[in-house]
Amino acid sequence: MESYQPKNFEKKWQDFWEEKGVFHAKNDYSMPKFYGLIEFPYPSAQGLHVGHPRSYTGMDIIARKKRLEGYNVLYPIGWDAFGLPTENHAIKTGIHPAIVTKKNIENFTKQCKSLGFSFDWSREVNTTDPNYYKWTQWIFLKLFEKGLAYKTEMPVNWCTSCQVGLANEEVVNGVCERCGGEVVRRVKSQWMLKITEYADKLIDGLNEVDFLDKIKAQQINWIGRSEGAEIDFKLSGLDYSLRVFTTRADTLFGATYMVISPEHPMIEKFADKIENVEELREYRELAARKSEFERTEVAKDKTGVEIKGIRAINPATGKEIPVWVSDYVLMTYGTGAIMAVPAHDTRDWDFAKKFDLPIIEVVGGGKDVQAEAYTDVEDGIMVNSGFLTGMKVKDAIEAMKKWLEENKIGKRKVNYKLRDWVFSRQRYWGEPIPLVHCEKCGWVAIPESELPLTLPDIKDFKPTENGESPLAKATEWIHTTCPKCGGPAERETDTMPQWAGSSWYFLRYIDPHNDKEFAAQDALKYWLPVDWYNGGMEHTTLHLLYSRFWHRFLYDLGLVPTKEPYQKRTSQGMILGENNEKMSKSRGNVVNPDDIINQYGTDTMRVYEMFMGDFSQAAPWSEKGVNGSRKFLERVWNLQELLKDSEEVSPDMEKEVHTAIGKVTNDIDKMKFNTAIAALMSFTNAIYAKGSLTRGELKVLLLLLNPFAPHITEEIWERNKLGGYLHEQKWPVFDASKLEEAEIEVPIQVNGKLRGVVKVDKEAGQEEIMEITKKTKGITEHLEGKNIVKVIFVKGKIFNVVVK
RNA sequence: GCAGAUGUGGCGGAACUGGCAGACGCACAGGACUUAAAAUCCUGCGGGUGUUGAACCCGUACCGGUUCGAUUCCGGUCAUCUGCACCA
Repeated sequence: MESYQPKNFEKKWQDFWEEKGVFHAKNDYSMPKFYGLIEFPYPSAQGLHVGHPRSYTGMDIIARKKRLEGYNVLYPIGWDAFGLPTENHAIKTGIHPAIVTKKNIENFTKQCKSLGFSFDWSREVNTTDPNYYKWTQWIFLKLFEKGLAYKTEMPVNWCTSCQVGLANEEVVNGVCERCGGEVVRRVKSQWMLKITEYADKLIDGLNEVDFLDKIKAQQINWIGRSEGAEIDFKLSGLDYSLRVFTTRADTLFGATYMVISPEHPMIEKFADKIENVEELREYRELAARKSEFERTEVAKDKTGVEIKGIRAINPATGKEIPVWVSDYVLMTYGTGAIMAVPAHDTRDWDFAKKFDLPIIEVVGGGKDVQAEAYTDVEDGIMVNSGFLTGMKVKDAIEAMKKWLEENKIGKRKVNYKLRDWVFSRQRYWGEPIPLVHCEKCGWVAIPESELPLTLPDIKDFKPTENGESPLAKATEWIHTTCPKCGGPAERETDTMPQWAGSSWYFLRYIDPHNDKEFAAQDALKYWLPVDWYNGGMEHTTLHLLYSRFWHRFLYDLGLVPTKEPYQKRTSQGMILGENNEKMSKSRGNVVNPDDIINQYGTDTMRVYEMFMGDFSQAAPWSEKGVNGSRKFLERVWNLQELLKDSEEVSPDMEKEVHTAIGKVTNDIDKMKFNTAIAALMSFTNAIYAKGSLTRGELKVLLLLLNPFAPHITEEIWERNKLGGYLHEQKWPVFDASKLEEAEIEVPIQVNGKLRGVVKVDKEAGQEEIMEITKKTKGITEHLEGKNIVKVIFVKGKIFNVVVK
C-alpha cells in the first residue's frame, strides 16, 4: 500500500465538494437548521495568518458534524474589505483601493479553499460591493429617518506633519505611527449614531442569549450603566449653574471644590469674568496634546489650574467653594464637571493634597481622612452632613436624592459609560454617507431609488489640507440637487467607518443576491438567529455591540424577527509564536499557513491547530507539535493494512468504539477539540494494540475524524468502498449501555489517602467492598489496630475508610 | 489604578458536578530493525528516600480555611498576560 500522501488527494476533494455544491445551504425550510458564523476577515495584503484557521476550523468542525447529524447548515464567508491599510496603500502608491482589494480577496479565497473549509461559497459577500453597501446605506437612512443619526462637534486625532486625521490605532505614544509627527486633537463636525438610546436594551438583551460569561461581563462593563444624580451648583453672583453627575449624592456635604474639564464651555462663556483665562486656554492647549488614556491614567501626577474670579456654591452647605480645571475630567463622560469629595475619593484626595484644598469627612468610622481617602464606606454612618448626619450611607443616598428633587437642585439620573458612536471618517475607502446638504432644507436623505450611492472614481487619495475627506475633491460628484426642494445641494463627503458593513453582514448571508430587500422575510424567519458565532476576544466589545445595536434597531422597525442576532457567542484564544510571544512581523515569529499546508498537508494543519491546546486559551505554535499531528494521521492511514472483511463492530471493540463516539460527540459540542482528538488517538492506539479492525470499526473512526480531517477520511472511505461518499453518511449514535462492564475498579482510600484499587461487581454494596478491602494486601495494613470510625462510599467513585 | 483572564512534569496540555493528579501528544533516554542514518515499532519518563519491579513521603504559584477527601469551594498574597475610558 502506498504511504500517506495528502498532496495526491486534498485538492481533488476540495474541487469535488465545490463542483457538487456539497456545502451549499438548502432552501428547504422544513429541515432543522444550523447557522454557524465566524468573523469575516479583512483581506489584508499579508494574507491569512495561522490565527484565522483556528477560528474557522473550529466552526467548520461543528458545521460538518451538524450536517452529518441531518441539519441544514449555513456556514458562510465574506470580506470586510473597506479599511485603512488599503487606503493608506493607495495614498502611497496611487493604486485604487478597489484593485488592491480584489487582489487580496483572490489570495484569501485561494487560501481558504486550500484549508478545506466547508463554506457555502455561493453566498460570499463583500462589503465594498455596491450591491452590498447599497443596503448598508439603506439601513443608515433608516437610522437617520428615526432621528438616531445626528451631527456634532467631536475631536479627531490630527497629525500635524502628515496633515491627516488619524485613527486612535495610528497614534502611538502621542505621535503619528507613520511619521512620528506630533498629534493634536482637533474639533470636527461628525456624524454620530445614538447607540446610547439603546443602552438598556443592549443590556437586557443579554438575558436571552448564551454568551460566555466573560463576554457578557465585557458588554455590560462597556455600557457601564450607573444610577446617580445630577446636581446643579450655582456660580456665585452669576445666573449660571454648573451641573455635575455623581453616584455618591450622599457625600454632597463633603464637596469642598469642583473640577471641570478643560474643554468645558463655561470657560469661554465667562471669559471676561475669569481673571486668568489666558492661563486656562494654555492649559487646554496642553491637554489637547494628550490622549484620553494619558489624561485619565490614575498613576500620573495630577495637574490643574484654579479658575480665578469665579466660585461655586455648595447647595447643601451654602458655602462658596473654588472651581478648578483639570484634564482628568473628560467632556465626553457625564457633564464634563464633577463635585470633588476628597475625603472619600482617591483621585479627589490626591488632587486636594497636591493643591492644598480642604478635606472634610462626611462618612465616619473609617480611617483618618487627612492621611488617606476613606472609600470603602458601604456600612458607614454619615457625619458633618446636616440632615443626613447619623444615617446609614445607603439611606443617605436615597434621602439626598429626594431632598435634591424637592428643592429643585438636582434629579435622579442614569448615566452610561457608553458614548454615542462616531460614525464619520474623513476617508475615501468607505461607504459614502447618502445625505446631501441643502442651504434651505438642511441635511436631506437621498431617495431610495438612488441607492447605492457609489464612490466616485478619483486619482488622488490624500485628504484635503484642511482635513476633509478626499471625496471633497470630487467636485462633480459633490454638486447635486436637493431631493426635497430641487435647489442646489452638496453631498456629504465623509464616509462610514469599517464597523458599518460588519454590523449586518450575517443578515446578508441569508439572502445574498436579493436586489429588492437586504434579505427576504421568510428566509430571515428561518435562519435567524445565528446559532453560534465564534470570533476573537478583541471584537467582543465594539463589533459585537454595534451589530447587536443595528439588529435591535431593525427589530424595532419590524424588519428582522429576533431581538438578538446571535444565540451563542464564543471566543478562541490567540496563537502565539514559538517563543510564547504574540506573532508579529517585527518579532520575526510569524508562521504562514501556506507553508504548513505545503509541507504537512491541510489535514495536519487542521488537526494540529485543534490539538495544540484548549480552543479558548492562547497557545504557542510548535513545529514539533505539527509533526506529531502528521504522525497521527499517518497512523490512521496505515490502519488500512489491518482491515478485515467484516461490516460489524467486533464485540471486544464495542467499548472503545462507543467511548470514542461519546467523547468526540460531546467534546465537539463544547469546543473541547483537543480532548476529542486525544480520544481519537486512544481509539487508534487500541486498534493497533488489537492488531486488526473491521470495516464497521473503520467507518466509525472515519466519521468521527471527518470534521477535523475531512480529506484523508473521504479518501480512505472511497478507497475501501465503504459505501457512497463519507459526507453523505450519518453521524454515529452513542450507546451508553456498551460501556457498562460487569466488574468495576473502585479506588480505596484510608483517611482520604489512596491505598489501593479493588475489582468488584458493579452492583457491589458497601459491605461487600469492605470485605474485599480488608483482605487486600497493601490496604489492610493501614487498617490494622485501628478503629473504623466511618465509611464513605460514593458508588462508582470512591470508597473511603476513616480510622482512628 | 480599574476590569477580565491565567498559574498543574523538561514542554503543550488532561482531570465530569469536591472523589485514583499528570489522559493524549511533544521532547528526552534505553532497546528492536538497519552496514549506517532517517522512518517505524517496543519500553521508560513529576520529585525524593529506598532493601531499586517492595514500601513510604512530598507534589497542581504561595499562605491559610472548610471537608472523610481540594487542581476543583472560601479568604488572603504573589506573578504573568490582555484590555482600558482616573467614569466621578
